[in-house]
Amino acid sequence: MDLPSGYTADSEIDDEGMDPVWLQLAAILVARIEAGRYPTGRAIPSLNQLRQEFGVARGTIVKATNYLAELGRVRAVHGRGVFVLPQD
Amino acid sequence: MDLPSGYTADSEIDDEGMDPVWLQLAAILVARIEAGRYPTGRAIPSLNQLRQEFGVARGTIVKATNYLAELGRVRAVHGRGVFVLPQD
DNA sequence: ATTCATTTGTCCGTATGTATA
DNA sequence: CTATACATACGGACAAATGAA
Repeated sequence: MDLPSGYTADSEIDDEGMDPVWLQLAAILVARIEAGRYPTGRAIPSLNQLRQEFGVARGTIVKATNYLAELGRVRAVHGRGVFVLPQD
Repeated sequence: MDLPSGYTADSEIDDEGMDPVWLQLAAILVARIEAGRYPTGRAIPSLNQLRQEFGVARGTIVKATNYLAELGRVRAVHGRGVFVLPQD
């Protein structure tokens, strides 16, 4: 599973598009990380905040952040948040 | 989202029913408030006590009390409790 | 001033049921 | 039949406010 290209920090979720919502969300979050909008070492917005902003379900956001964790871009800490990791 | 009717102060949570658990709980709590079992100005039982009595998860109770707060029936005070408000 | 228990608030992880494509 | 997505629910962990010792 590869991160789709063509998504920016300000992209909106396209429910009709080819890419699954969770993968679009992952791509947008990476764009925001690389734009410095979510700085290294800091937490990205919480599940509830992302849920409000993008209007998607909890599970969908978890799926996106789990994927980013697999890619080594973030690390989720139970009870604290999802933190942006420095790149190798 | 409307409060479902048909729940009394002594109703039990029905996991198989039509209504979500958090909404059933909200309806039961309102019934207890209106029955005077939880008097105005006093705190309802704590999250842990409600958790024990009803056997539901923390988040479910918070969801119910948040809803009652939206309805103006209670006001939660951090570190103190959830207090029954006088009705307009 | 510190410690401790209690309580609410807020996180993420996971699982289940339902609906849809 | 599988993948996606949503709502619900449980669990565990961390944080902050309060009040009492």
